[in-house]
Amino acid sequence: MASKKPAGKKVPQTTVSRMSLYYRALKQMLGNGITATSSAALSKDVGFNDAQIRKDLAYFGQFGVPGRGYEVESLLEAIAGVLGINRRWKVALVGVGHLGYALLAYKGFGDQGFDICCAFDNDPDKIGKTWEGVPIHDIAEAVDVLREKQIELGIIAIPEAAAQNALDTLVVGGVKSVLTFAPGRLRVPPGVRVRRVDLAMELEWLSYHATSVT
Amino acid sequence: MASKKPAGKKVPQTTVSRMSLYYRALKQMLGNGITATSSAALSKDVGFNDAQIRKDLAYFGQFGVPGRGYEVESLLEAIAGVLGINRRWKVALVGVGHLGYALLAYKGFGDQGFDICCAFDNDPDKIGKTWEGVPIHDIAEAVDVLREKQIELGIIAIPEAAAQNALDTLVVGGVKSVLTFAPGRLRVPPGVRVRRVDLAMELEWLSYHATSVT
DNA sequence: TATTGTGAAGGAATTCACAGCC
DNA sequence: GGCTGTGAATTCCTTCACAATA
Repeated sequence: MASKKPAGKKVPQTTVSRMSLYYRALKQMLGNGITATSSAALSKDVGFNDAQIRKDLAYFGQFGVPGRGYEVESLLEAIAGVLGINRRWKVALVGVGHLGYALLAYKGFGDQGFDICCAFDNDPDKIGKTWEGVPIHDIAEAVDVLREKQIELGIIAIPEAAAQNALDTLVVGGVKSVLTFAPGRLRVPPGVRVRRVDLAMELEWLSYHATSVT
Repeated sequence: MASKKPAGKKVPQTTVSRMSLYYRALKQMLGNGITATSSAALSKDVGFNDAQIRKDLAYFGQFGVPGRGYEVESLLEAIAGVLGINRRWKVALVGVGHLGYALLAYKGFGDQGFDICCAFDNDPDKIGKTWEGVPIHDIAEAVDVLREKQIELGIIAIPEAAAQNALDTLVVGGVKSVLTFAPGRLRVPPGVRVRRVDLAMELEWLSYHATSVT
């Protein structure tokens, strides 16, 4: 449960995302029967500088052997421990519109240890139903359900106007980490972490680069 | 069509995403009848340092008046020009699974000037149908359709295994900017830009932070 | 020989601070 | 007085380069 940081330096924002990529690359190696690797080999797979990879890993411990490299399986476990995916997480979904339903139906989350175990909506036609094995509750009952089921992570997939309410509800229910797809800024209480995915922004990034033909 | 860069310095990676946020904040101001603003006021809305905002804008021109600030409407237009959203873009969607359907159904894209005007899949049950007003073609015919309709942007919403093929097909069809939801690394031809959104990675970011209780 | 872990160097992005303009 | 635009200072991140280790 405890993280493996040896009281080291501050971990850069960017390092965590790269750790996810190392994890994938290593898992694929393991699937291919490769048992040993090196920062140079990983570098080829993920596209970052090899020193970058060594430095990222070093924030969390010493996992390699000088002259030999890394043992794939043990490094995988180490990274899983760092990312907190060597366990299962209970996730609540707020909003079962098209996007919410896509998230419900996406099997990949379960494979990674994320169990969407309840959903909330305000549409009477959906409340009480069970979709993809997940019960849909009235958003008005969310706090009780969240507390009872001890939900730890939340996903917000509703329009911007209702997103702040959804976040506040999740927080009251004990959720401290939230992924949101709603655009717009949220007031985030202290101790709570919100990660935003903004699809329109990503498209705008594309149109910017397509416009200024570099 | 031409971008408004006055042959200035290199634009930081991060600036473009922030421009999208400025755009939203300004649009909201305009909706509220606010006609003038300042970097300090914008700073309150978007949460970045005011100097940051001025510097971001300065990469693309001089839009403000010292002592007075910015005129909301003209700044909006300027940013729209920079981002390339003062026009409409034709977008192709590859993969009409749950996520693809959610993207088809999302009205927000149209509002921002992005028209998903064709979709591709390999499921015979879907090919030939029209969903949300968008015709679904056989992925095998994609190159012809892309060229004929002069599609400029692509969205990939299919599993990892088929993503590379999808990208290659889009590129042959003339698409140079692609947003992908498939995890895993893609071989990207020169001159093509790929932006990746990785939902599992975002959840892992949450679990990391929920684990190492800062 | 091969490779890690890391201090030092280099580069990129952010913030400071202020001259100049309204 | 208020605010922009921008050089300078600072902070943050990446890459280099090498001593240490197997």
